[in-house]
Amino acid sequence: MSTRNTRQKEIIFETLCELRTHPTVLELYDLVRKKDPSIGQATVYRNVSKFVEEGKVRRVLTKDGIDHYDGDCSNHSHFMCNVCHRLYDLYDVNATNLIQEAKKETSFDIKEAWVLFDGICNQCK
Amino acid sequence: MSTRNTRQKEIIFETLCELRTHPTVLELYDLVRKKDPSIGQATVYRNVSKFVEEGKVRRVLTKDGIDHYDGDCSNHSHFMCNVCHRLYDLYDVNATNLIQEAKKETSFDIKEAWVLFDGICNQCK
DNA sequence: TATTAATTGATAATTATTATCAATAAGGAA
DNA sequence: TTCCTTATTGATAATAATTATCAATTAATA
Repeated sequence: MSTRNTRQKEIIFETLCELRTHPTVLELYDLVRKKDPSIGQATVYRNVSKFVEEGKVRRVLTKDGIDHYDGDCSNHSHFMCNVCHRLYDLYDVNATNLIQEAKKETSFDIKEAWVLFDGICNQCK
Repeated sequence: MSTRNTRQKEIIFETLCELRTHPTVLELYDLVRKKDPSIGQATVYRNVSKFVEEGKVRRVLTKDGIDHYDGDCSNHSHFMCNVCHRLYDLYDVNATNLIQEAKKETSFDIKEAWVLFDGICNQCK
């Protein structure tokens, strides 16, 4: 008996996957609370990290130093607007070629590439 | 009289530029102290951020959520080992092509691309 | 149904970073 | 050189994201 299914896990995962906004844990916590106010924020932190370990969820690195999460694990990149700080998906930009380049240059075991674009989005310019 | 040259700025910048290790602010602070124990850590934080704004220093995003800094602003990428957490330079991998791709896909004003590879380095495998 | 240990919720602890503010000192003017 | 203005500094408090702790709860199995 290594892992158990709980109501909390289900709600947290479902809530994240419904979104296209790549929330932080605290933003996700606010949404989760609306469905079930008894869920604590430590539980959201714990489970989101667990989902990332399990490969069910992607962690998105941003310049603001706060982790954001993406329920869509497909191979795509992200753009963060420097004005509104919204995160956008760039589905047709992936880092596969870049990883090949990096593997050519080093003999490290390269696992993955983290890519973030920044600038100004259409709504803000 | 907008900006002033201080002994502190000089020591902090010089110390960072001597390194190839991409330290965090606190790691840099430890080295700076050895040269001048009177320098406070808030001063290191302040100046390193100022250097980034001025384009004299690069901020390196990593998965550990702590900012690292690189005195070398040339167009290159970084690799972080998941075991020893050391950062390495990948001089021949740059994101110029990736930015072109991203510009083709969106009409955002894309300023730059942040790229980090991870995996296991030679010393750790 | 009883049992066991994974999970939870509340909260304290940790830690990177920023804000505050009085004291200091850079650098232009007299 | 000396004076003045104000950018900068050092010390410290405040902030905020994340992790650790621990007793209470509860999923899943026997």
